[in-house]
Amino acid sequence: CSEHKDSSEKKHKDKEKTKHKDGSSEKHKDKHKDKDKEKRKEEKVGVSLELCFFACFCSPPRIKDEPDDDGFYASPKEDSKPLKRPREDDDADYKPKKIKTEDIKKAKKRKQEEEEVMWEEERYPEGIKWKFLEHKGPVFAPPYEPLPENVKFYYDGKVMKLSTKAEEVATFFAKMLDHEYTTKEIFRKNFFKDWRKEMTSEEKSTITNLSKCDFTHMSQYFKAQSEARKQMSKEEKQKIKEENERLLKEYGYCVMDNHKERIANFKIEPPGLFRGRGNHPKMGMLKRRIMPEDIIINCSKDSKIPAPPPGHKWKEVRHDNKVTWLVSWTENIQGSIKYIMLNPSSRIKGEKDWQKYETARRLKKFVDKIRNQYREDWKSKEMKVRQRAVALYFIDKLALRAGNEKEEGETADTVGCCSLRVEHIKLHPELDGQEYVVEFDFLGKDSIRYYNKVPVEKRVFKNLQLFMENKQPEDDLFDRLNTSILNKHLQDLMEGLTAKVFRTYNASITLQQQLKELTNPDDNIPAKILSYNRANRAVAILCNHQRAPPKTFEKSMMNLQSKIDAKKEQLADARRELKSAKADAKVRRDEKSKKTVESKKKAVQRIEEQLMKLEVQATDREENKQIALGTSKLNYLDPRISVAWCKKWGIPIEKIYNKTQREKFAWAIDMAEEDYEF
DNA sequence: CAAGTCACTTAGAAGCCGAATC
DNA sequence: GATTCGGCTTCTAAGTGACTTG
Repeated sequence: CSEHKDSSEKKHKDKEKTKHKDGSSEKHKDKHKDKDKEKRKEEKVGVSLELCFFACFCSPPRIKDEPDDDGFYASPKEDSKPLKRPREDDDADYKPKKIKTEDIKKAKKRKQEEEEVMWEEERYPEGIKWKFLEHKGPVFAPPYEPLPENVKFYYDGKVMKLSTKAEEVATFFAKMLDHEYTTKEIFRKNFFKDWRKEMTSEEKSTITNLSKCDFTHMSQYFKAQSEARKQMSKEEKQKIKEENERLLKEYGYCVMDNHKERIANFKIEPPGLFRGRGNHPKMGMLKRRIMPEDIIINCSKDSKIPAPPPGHKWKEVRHDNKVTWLVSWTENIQGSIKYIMLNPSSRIKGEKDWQKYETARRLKKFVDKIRNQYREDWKSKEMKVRQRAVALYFIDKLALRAGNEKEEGETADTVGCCSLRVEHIKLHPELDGQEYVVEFDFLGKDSIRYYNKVPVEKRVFKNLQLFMENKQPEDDLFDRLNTSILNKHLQDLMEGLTAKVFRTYNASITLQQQLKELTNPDDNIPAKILSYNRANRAVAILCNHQRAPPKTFEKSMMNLQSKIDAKKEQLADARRELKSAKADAKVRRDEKSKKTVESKKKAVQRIEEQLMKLEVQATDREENKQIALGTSKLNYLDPRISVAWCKKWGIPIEKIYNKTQREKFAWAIDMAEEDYEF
């Protein structure tokens, strides 16, 4: 543990160094040859300090000064105080003299710009993600428990006892019997093929037709089981809860450098049937059980290396501090690698998140130039350049995803911008009174449908016609383009720029602009929150974040409506009472009746407020029917915009972010002031 | 430069749980 | 006390994009 302390002291020395670097920035004055480079350097200096600031702020749960139960040591005292941010005058030397004449607004803006950062230089040298990493390894899925004797499986109407392996796979199917999946041809075919692989040779020769398999008894058994779980006594439930907490405490955390950090997914995915989204060619395939022998452990050389379960070995233990994962294994459906990584509240995720928004903010400065550029490129002599420019226009205007190529037959047929095919768009020279309308209809990520009719500029329209000439519906729309070409181009336009940055940028800028537009200073808090949700919704619509309308939607809407009706009646009653109290007071003219009037007045007001709140809620819910706000909130909206908005209007942050979200955005909550501008 | 590998972010659905309601 | 409902958490699939290899 003393080593932890050592390394953290080193860290502090590093911080000192950075400060010195900052102090020596006068040098820049003399070098005016390469302005861009110089500017980058300035920004780099800013980074390290900001990052330290960040690291100090954003890593709950913090380690206390005393070693805790787990023997984790705290970081030294100094670490627990945030480093001061660089003051403006620290680098005033190389600012042009003009600065004095600038008005305060400009100065403020400049200050914000200075806080922006270049990211190639991190707290650690080139690509190093941590210095110390210790964890307990993953938690494996519980072993299979064979069914009790009385739970039967029937084949062709006759009882059949399955071998344990075959039975396990059968239960996976039985558990999904109510799901639409099990009616799908591909699912059944894939399942049956993989199931047969697990059978003994006798089973294989008997069970030749899935339709003759009867899983209903098994299915009923599982339903009864889950029912029984619900009916458990408080004590039993408590016991399970405690066991889960123990597991979390033991395996749910790791130490990365000087912080104890929450792990996101410390449990290994249990075996089961693969559930792809949309029309997935591999749905129903058997996801095999992961064993310690499949597992690669990643941790520090000098940490306590997690022990594999008794009688087992890890596939490999490595010490790669250029990556952030703790555990990995290769999954058998797509052959891709799965990882165990840290929670979004961790330093390493938070920093990255912050970095993402800083890149998007940098795009703000370049975006006008880039837009002019692609407009020019629509006229280019080169087909490749035109396609690139039109694709970029879509990515920018419609917030489409980049659209990497995918291997045919391995995944559901979905596309993004660069992989759009001719069949995915229709061109309307005129539609509903608008000129040059492009009708998009395709399946995007997760097989979510993107449907949109967009009027575009004439040049774009003409280009699209050109791109579609002599092509079949299944041909690529942008046949000279892929994401790699596009991203290379973007990289030239701005360092760190890729297609996905446009989504982040447009989402965040839309939120900021919508908040400005929709917030009415005179509104009360619930109404302001409605405005926030509407701004959020505008972004979700832009990014096409949809959800299946909840099954209970209609019902819950009706419930809410009846609540509103009841409240309205209550209000009418209260108003009547107020009226009669007023009349009464007019006649009697005594103190007591005056007081009654006052209290009735208050009651009316209170009910009015409650009614309004309910009505707002109803509007909000109705508008949210098929739109999911969560994804944009979590992944696209610079949290500092929301924090600033809350501060500006005195809205408690809890109304916008729940506990988990506050943990994830701790850095932003600490950092952003009321006047933050994206 | 095409294909493959790897790391990491983004995504909606399912499951769970506690508060509200009957 | 039982049931319902909605929000939060968990789960893991499905993307992006950097990098490597042939």
